[in-house]
Amino acid sequence: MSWTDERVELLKKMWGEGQSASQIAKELGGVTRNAVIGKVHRLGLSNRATGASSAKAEPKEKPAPAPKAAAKPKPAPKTEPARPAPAPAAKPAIPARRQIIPAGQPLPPQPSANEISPEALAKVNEIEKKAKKLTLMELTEKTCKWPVGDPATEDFWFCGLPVEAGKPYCEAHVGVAFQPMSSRRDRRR
DNA sequence: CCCTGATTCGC
DNA sequence: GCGAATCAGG
Repeated sequence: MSWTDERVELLKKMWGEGQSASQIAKELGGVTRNAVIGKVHRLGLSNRATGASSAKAEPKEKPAPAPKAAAKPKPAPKTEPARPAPAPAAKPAIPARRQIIPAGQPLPPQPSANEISPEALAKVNEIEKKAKKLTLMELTEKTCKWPVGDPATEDFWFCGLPVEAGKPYCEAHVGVAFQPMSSRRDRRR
């Protein structure tokens, strides 16, 4: 496998989306995460997009406007047919299954966003925007199983972000899920 | 042990 | 340029 234009493009896209190297490698196929990381470095896009927080005091400022006006229709015949079967992602094509969730099902954890670290909450709200919004069937041992929304509505999904090694939730949700049992000190009768 | 990215270095 | 091996974490 060589780094064709398309593959590099996908690499950039996914890396930009915050996908992990292994995920990207898996998606691309034919490469290992090491290859992906190596390529990422060679492409010079090692650091990820830091939208809000984490303002690193970088001594080196890279304004690099990169006035790339190079549009490439690229009719160029590839030296290699690349892959005859693109099939970027074989999605399970879920049959339009209707909401079967009646209602009023016990909403999991969903701690009464109340006594939780304001920071943790803010963080959750942050990452929930980036959530994969997975359905129940799409959850794996590696996806955050934090439920969002009302199960009785279409607005229900699971976080789906990469879990914190070993735990059922992503880092942010672990933060609100596993409170150091306190806040509600048992009232000393 | 699972995972992550970073770096090195022979190819 | 490439990526396996290795390193350094979480």
